Amino acid sequence: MAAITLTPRALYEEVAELLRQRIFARELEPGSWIDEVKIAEAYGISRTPMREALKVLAAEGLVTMKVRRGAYVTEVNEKDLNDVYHLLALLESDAAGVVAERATDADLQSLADLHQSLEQSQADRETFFRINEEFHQRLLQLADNRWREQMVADLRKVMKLNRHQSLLKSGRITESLQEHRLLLQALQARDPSASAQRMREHFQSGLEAAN
Amino acid sequence: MAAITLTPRALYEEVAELLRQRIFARELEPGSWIDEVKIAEAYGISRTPMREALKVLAAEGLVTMKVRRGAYVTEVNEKDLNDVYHLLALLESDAAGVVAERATDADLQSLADLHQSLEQSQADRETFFRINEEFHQRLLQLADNRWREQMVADLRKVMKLNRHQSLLKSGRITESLQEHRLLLQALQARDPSASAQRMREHFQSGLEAAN
DNA sequence: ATTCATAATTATTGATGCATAATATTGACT
DNA sequence: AGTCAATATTATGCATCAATAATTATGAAT
Repeated sequence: MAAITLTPRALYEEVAELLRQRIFARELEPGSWIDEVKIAEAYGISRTPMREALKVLAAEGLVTMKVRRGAYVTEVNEKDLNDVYHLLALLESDAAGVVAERATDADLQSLADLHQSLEQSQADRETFFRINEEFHQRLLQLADNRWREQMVADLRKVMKLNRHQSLLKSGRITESLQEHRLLLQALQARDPSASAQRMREHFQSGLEAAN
Repeated sequence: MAAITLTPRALYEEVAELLRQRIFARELEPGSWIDEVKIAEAYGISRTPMREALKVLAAEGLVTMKVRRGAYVTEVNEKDLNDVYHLLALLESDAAGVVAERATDADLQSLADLHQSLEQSQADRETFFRINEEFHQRLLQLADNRWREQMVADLRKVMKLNRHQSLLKSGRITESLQEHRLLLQALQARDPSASAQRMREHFQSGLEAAN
């Protein structure tokens, strides 16, 4: 019985996702040109969905398109990373403030639950990273602004272009947990400006740890 | 002698811009499906650049793509507009703070010059709107964060999807000028938090005027 | 020998054709 | 008469083909 290949996403979306993975894995390096024909052939597809995928990635900022030259993986320098990080801090801090204002008790509880999982996952770095992402993601969802969610998602992708993008260095797990605890307290106290401030501090220490 | 049609932008970029104009002019109404073939034929082009243009607009949030159904002009409800406006206020306020910190005297002077033009253009609403846009644009440029500039540009496009998007209602010109004056003073005083605060207030009164 | 110009090659951009999925229409059955 | 099913139509998505621009290589002239 053959597996039915239902088409949840269009092919160009699939290709875009594959390319994203390869870019994040540094298989396609920043600055290197993307050979439409070569990759399309490798995937066994035509160049049309390939080109449409590149347009999508260009919109996300992962690749840059030059007229009559094609697409290359976007190069981000130190300043770009700082700029992007600055915006992430700004957007997520504001999100924290909004959540402190508007979240229901159940919403805050779901964040507390995620934090609890985080506390218990210290041993396994991989798990820690994953749940940490989930925590931030959940907070954004609670802030309930789809445009912000989209922007943060795009900015995070750009951050991943860099080799040293780990928002959390190995030794930072303990401090990070403490910062999350403080943030959670501020949220539960329904203190918007304190919540935003805690999130700003969280990002600030993340930046310092990266240097 | 025939005019040389040099190709500064690719065709799909041209088409994207044309579609943008038609969307902003409400010639293509929110919620209405975009007929690839019809529009491509009307422009005398093939469907390929048309489809690529739609991908670009989708990334900007102007159109929404449904698999196997095509693209329709994004519908923005009241909440969407509030959400987008909130983010614009956040990003531009932060930009004002950054400018207060880092701009050179010459930079601030260029803003002051623009403000001066603004003061003198009260009579002509069209001119006022244009220079006002320029002022905000200039401030963003001075904040020197290309990712923010991109995001603000996209958000502004979404705002333009709505009929009542005028950030400045007719009667608001006087108040708006006063708010700009206060902002400029805070910038010249090199006071980041005050500058950000003035910009927040500027957006806040813009929102109130819209209701 | 070096530089400029011309030609050839290569890759992107745009057009067209085909397959498929979704919707609409028509007909039959309850 | 209304509802459901089957068929036809239409539009999207993908593949292939042609044209064009840019780059590189080769050759000639200074």
